[in-house]
Amino acid sequence: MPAPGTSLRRSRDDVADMALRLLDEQGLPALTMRHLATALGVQPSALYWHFPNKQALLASVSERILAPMGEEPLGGMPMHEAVRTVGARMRECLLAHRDASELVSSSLALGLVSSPVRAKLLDVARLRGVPASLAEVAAEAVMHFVVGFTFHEQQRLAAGQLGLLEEPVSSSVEGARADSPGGDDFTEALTMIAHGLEVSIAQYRNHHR
Amino acid sequence: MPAPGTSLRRSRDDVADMALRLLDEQGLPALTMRHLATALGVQPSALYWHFPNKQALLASVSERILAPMGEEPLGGMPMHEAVRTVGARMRECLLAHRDASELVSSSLALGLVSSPVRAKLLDVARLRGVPASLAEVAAEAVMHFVVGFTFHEQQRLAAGQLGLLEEPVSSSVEGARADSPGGDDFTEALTMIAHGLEVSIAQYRNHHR
DNA sequence: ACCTGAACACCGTTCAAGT
DNA sequence: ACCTGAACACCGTTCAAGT
Repeated sequence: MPAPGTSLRRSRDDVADMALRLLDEQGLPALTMRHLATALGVQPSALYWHFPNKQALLASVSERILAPMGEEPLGGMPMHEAVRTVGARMRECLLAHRDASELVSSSLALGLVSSPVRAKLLDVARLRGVPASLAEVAAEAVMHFVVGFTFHEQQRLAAGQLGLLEEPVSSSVEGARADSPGGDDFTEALTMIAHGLEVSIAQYRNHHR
Repeated sequence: MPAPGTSLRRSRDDVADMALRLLDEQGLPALTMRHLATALGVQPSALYWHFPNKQALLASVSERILAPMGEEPLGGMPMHEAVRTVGARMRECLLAHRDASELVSSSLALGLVSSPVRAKLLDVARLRGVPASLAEVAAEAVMHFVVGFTFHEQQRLAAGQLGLLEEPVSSSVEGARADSPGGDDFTEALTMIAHGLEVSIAQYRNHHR
């Protein structure tokens, strides 16, 4: 349990930081306004000066979780490779924090956070002369697949941590590489979507030549 | 508001039926054990004789929502057509009930309900000599995409019903056909996944000839 | 077998009032 | 500008006891 906040007043960022810490240490069900207030050494009502409601707080935690997506250098990557890279990177972001995919899934559905996959794929598409509409469709397929798959995956992790399974649970991102169950399925599904995008691009070019 | 239950004792099915009705009429946030009990003319604690907890209740509602998937005749459909058909059908199931995708999304993630897409696609794959592993991967991509996309879509519907948008909101399944925003993106993304599956099948056959 | 009554241990949010 | 105190209107779940 985190120690109560040390000093007098805290910023919006302090609140979001502590929320992410609470998420990592105790999971989404424990991320309540009341627990968060206690962890900050403050009354629950104080949080409503910094955020209008809990969903807004959760959205700002979602943004922190997805922030590393912004640093990914996609350069002049071919489209199909960009699809796989950006999908894998998003999965890493989600697996890096407990219950992150459930949280991000709802922030995305509520439209309180914008898709980092979309921005990335649109960039690459522009550089390579691929129609934006195709990139948008691929981005939607990739994003929903990654979030849904990882949600399911993270749920299994949580069940394992509760002692229902005996496999060693690696909580770090390393688990996302090879040994995690379903890891291969994840990569293969992403490859499938990448293939599908290439076919759509080819069809588009044939039709507009 | 539904009238209190008429007679003496109710079955597990009665409870699930009323829960689905409550979901349709008032949405997921109003589907509480206490509201449900009131609608049935019963004390909240009575529900725990029929279901061990709320998640189990919600899982059984999810099964009802997905039940129409079982009736879809896929016959000797080619694989890529099966992907599109089963995806579109699942979306119809989800759009047929208020907040259904959010509910089903969590039941699926918790592993309390099995993917209807998986069973369907494995059937078709067997009939057409497509390796089951490829069908499984495609099923995962399709299912997560459909649930995620429809979740997002249904959230927009809910926002529209709350008066934030001015477009006419068709709550029936008709809206899923053509006029709903994003309907084209949905079909195109499914087509993309179908294409990708065909490429993977071709590669597999090349490699194993 | 099916349900009541009463309690336990919580939630998010609002708002006047303080400093 | 930032927070307290106190309240409002809720939750899911348990469990002895009733019929």
